[in-house]
Amino acid sequence: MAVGYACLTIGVKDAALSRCILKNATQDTIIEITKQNLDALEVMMDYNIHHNIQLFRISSDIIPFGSHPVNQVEWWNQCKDLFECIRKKIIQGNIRVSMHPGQYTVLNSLQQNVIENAVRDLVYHDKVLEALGMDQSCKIILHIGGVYGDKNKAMDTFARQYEKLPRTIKDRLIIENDDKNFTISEVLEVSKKIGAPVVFDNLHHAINPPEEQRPDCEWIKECKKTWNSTDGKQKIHYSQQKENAPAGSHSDMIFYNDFLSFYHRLNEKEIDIMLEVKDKNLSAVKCKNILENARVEELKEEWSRYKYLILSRSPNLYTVINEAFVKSESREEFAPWFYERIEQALELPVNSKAQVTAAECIWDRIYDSCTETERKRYEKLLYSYSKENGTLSSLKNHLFKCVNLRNLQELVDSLYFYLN
DNA sequence: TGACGTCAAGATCCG
DNA sequence: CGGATCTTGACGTCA
Repeated sequence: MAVGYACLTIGVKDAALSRCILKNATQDTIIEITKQNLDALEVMMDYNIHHNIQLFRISSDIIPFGSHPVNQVEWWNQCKDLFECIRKKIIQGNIRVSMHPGQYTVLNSLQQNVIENAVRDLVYHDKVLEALGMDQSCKIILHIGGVYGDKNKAMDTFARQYEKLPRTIKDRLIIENDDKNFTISEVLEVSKKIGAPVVFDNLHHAINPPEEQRPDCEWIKECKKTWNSTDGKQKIHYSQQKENAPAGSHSDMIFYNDFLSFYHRLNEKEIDIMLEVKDKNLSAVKCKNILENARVEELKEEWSRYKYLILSRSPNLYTVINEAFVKSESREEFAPWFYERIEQALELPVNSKAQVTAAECIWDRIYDSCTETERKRYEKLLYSYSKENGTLSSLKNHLFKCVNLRNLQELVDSLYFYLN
């Protein structure tokens, strides 16, 4: 079983993706951004290796305008070495990668040019996985598409278009239930026709359930039948509804309790779970640490990333957690205890007093070596934030700049600077 | 015609 | 002028 995350790695230096708009998409710009993004992907893989994350979705934005005619770059040739380097890391970390064209890639469209674009997009996604030397178990996930007033006809159209695809793409393509149109039961029906494996998405399913009511784990069992040995382990998507947001909005973080009960209800543990969540890698590492019952020692690094963020939310919880690490507490179930408190702190409303405490604490680390200008700016920003006419982000930005100039490693990597 | 989703780039504003 | 904040882009469907 692997838990994974999609596209972006939060809180890691040099892991950000770049892009450009169509107007600026010259061949030179495209190749430059491509190289930058492959470098970033390599950094993400380093992170995945280090945290033992074995499931990862590569962003469709990895190649700018990857399936657009404006991109005439033979990136798979020009960046061979970079791809090879990333491939080695994927192998080293035993990572299963995938890709997922978005809601705008519609294979069953009524418009021929939309279909052509969709096919081009699938070719592009396959080409990325091909350039990385990945086998058939590294999948491309697609939704069925539009309904156009007649669901059965739309499903047939999808099947017909699927059949026309090149073999290599068919071997990678898997299909997923969506939140508006095609329920899990309908996607299974399509799968019967075309033979593509089915991905169960729990949140889409909750919003857009089929008439036949069965527990999630039974639908998952049903989906498993669509996976054969060359497809690799069955994959599912897991996400949680964000409170007080439109149906289908992904939560800021995965609350581990609900995740655990979902996990324990699964009949089949030989399964890969892709989390879809705002905080990406952070929730993936959390769920993994909890499933593996990580001990105090193993969570020290996690704590050093979270500590200033938690301090900025709740000095109380900060102290409670910090004590446990100082004393190297060997309590049973340490990981759930730890993350429960992290979740609690992150759920609290913004507390400007705590924010000031954390800022002062970070400034203490800079103070000895600060310039006059840095100090004045810090004092001004802190003062105006505490007087409610300055923003927290400008204060944090200034601190982040100071911290980076000095290469204060623990602070450079602190989630304090990456989450609000 | 605009909402949907994504998130960095681009544009504009501010001191 | 640098930095902060708001808006745009690129895709297709559907109300």
